[in-house]
Order: sequence, then C-alpha cells, then structure tokens
Amino acid sequence: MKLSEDLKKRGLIYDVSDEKVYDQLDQKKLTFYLGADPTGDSLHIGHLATYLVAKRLVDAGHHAILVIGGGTGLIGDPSGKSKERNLLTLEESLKNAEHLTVQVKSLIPTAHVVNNYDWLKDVTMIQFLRDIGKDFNINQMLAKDTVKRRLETGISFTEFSYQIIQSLDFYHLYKHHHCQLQIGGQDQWGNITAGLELIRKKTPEGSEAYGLVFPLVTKSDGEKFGKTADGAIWLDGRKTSPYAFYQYWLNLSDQDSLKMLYQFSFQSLEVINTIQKAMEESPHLRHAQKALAEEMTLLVHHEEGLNQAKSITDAFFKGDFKNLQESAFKIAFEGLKSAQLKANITVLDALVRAEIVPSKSQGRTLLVQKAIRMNGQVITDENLELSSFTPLLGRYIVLQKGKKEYALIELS
RNA sequence: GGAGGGGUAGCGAAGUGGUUAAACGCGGUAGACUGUAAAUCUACUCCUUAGGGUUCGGCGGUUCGAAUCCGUCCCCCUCCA
Repeated sequence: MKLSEDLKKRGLIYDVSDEKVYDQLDQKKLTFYLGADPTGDSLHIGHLATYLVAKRLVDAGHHAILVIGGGTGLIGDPSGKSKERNLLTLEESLKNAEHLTVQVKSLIPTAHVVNNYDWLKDVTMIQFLRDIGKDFNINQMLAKDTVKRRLETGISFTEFSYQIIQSLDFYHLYKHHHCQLQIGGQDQWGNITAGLELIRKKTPEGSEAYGLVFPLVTKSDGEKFGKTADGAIWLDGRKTSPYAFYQYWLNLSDQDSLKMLYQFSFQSLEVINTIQKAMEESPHLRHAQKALAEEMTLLVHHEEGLNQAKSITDAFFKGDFKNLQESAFKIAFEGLKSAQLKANITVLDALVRAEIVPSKSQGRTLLVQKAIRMNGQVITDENLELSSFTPLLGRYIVLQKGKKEYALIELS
C-alpha cells in the first residue's frame, strides 16, 4: 500500500499544504522535519503520536531531521495556549533539550537530530528586522488562528514573533539540508505555512516545500489524550513508570483504543482489522487495548520495561504476587510507593506513611469503605498492628487501595 | 489619573452578623455492578490526638459572636481620561 494511502486510512492526515505532497511521499525520498520545544524534561504521549508519524515516513525510506527547539523554546509557542507562558531560562531550555535529544534518538535512531539554538542564537536584531522581518506581513501574522485567539486575552511581542522564528528553522533546513517537508500536529499549521511562505519569498528562482499536519489525538470523553489526574503520561520511565505507561493504554475505552490502534500501531491495517473484529465479538477481552499497551510499551521502554509492566500487571490483577520470587517481587514494586516501617505501627499510620492516603481522616474513610487491603485481605480495623500480618518473603506487606493502587511496606 | 465591579475549598458558583466547616454543580477518591471499560447507583472529598483546631485575597479593628460590618494594603476586571 502506498504510504499516503496508509496515512489517510489511519486517520493521520489533517491537512496538507499541497496535494502534490502525496506523490512526493509515495515516489520520492524526501528529507522532512519535525520539531519539539523543550518545555519539559521529557516528551509525553502526545509527542509520541507525532514521532510515530515521523517513524512511518522513515520506515518508508524518507530522511528525518528532528529539531529540538532549544532556541524556539526560549520564545514560547502561542499555539494552543490561552495564556502567555513563563519564559524558560537558557539553562532549563538547553538541559531539557539534552533529555529530549536522547529520547528522540531512541525512538528514531536513524534520524538526524539538531538543536535550533545553534542557528538561532547568532541572528542579530538588525538582521532579523531587515532580512527576515521584511518577508512577514503583519496582517497575515495577525490572521493566524493561534494569534487571533490570543489577541483578546493578550499576547506579547515575544510569542507573537514565534511564527517567524519557527519559519526560520524551516528555511534554514530547506537551504542547508534540502528539507522539503515539515510535519506536525494540526496546531502547527500556522507556523508551518509561515515557513513555507518564507521559503517561497527567499527562493525567487522557485522552491518546492510542503507541510503536512495530523489531527490532534483526542479521546471520546473529551478528556485530553495522555493526561491523567496525576499529570501527563511521560516517556521517561522515571517520571511515568513502564507499568503506569502500560496501564494507561490498557485502560483506554473501547472506542478510543481502536482509534489509537490505527494512529499509533505499526501493525498493518489488515491485522488491525482482525483485532477490531475480535474486539467486537468479545469486548471484555480488550484485544485492542492489550495490543496497543504491548506495542507501545515495547517501543518506548523496550523489552525489559514491557516485561516489568506485565509482571506487575499479572501480580496485581491476578493476585498472584504472593507466589512471586523475591527478584520478580522487587521488579514488581520498583517505582511504586514504598515505606520501611516498624512492626508495631498501626494500619492507619502505615497508610499515611506509605503515602497511599494524604491524611488519617481519609485513611479512616477508606478503611470504613473496605477499600484497603493488606496482603490481599480487606482491613477495617485501623488500630491493627502490622505485626498481625504474615509478611511475604519474611518482611514485605503489600498494601492496596482500591483496585489499582499499590504500595509496599518493608518491615524493619 | 477619575468612576464602578470583583477576589469564597482543585475549578465554577451561593452565602452580606449567630447550628455556616461554608448550599449547589463539576472534578477527584472509594464501594456496588462489570471487562482494570462505559453508563448508573451509593459514600466520602480542610486537618485532627474525634475533644477540638485552622479556613472565605493579606494585615489590623468593631462585636458575646464576622466569609458577612469598619480601616488599610495587595491583586483582577469594566468604563472614562
């Protein structure tokens, strides 16, 4: 199947600057670029969607340049933001950029990774205003959705100028790396077309550059994809454990999981179709969720992370952690909340100390509601001491709140 | 600079001297039902040594008693200049 057709069928194309881009994708080997600003020290699942599109292009033989926006991150992209952001310091931006570089390389090892701070930092003000500013029309800039929406609430000159800076990236890459295509989420449309415009003006002899944007990943319940009450789902295993990452996919609704399967999975459309059928026949087996969880966890956290996530899942949801070997046991609880406590501590105190509840009041409420289990046994007596449990492996007590939250107590 | 309006729990929003730890909605957590889903129903949602303690932008005052009245300061919005 042609690449363009595959992308369309998966629902990964929101808009293109020129229909010709499809033929280019199907027939030529393009150099394309995808950027991310280092606003945080890790990418999250939302970024993952965009990088996986890049990966599809790479797999089809195109060359990827992944831009880490060490420079643009200093300015602040107003796209999709209703408020002015706090500026990052240079140190933060560059440090975050380092982290993102590592992550991005691990996702697409063959990609050329660059930091736009390298070419943006030396542009002088005079240069900026004379050589670049002349090619931008204020009316057009103001008309961009991302700017227009902000005019009422306020936008600084800094963020207003963002589109110019990003255009400079595209032009730089076009000129020096023959990068002809920029891809991104639909919120990047304005920035991408601004870049195309700049390239056109700077190349009077004729230019060939394109833009392609994919739809923002959305969930059917209106919640933002990749966000939980605890915050974003990060790709960094230290910020979101492989287990939590795996669980996020596993907990997607039926409807969402199918959609995500098309958008995220590298399985062929035929295979996805089969999964869809299996799912319709027996939804309780959650074929789509499981397939997604496995594939995505393997991709981001590799085999080791996937095994860890699965062994924890088995232990917790099949309840067989009692039979775990010590090594597996440790892996299962790695990254989860834990506390070293003495045996004469009461159940209620243990809940607070293990940080599974924020206060004793709430701990009591949960105990009354039969929401607390220790070593799998429902506990209602807050004054029970830890010594009244038979510890696992001689010293561990597994603490459970509700169905999904666990902590480990190690007796000292 | 002038005139007016407003700041109440994670958010939205009632409350204008006394069971008001503060209605209601959303969100959140848990229980039931289930498929670790959705929908629905139920409970909880400041802290606590369970007696109390500390809350309504900050500080100070009036009062037996204040989110509610007075003074002052800070912040936000609207209109005029």
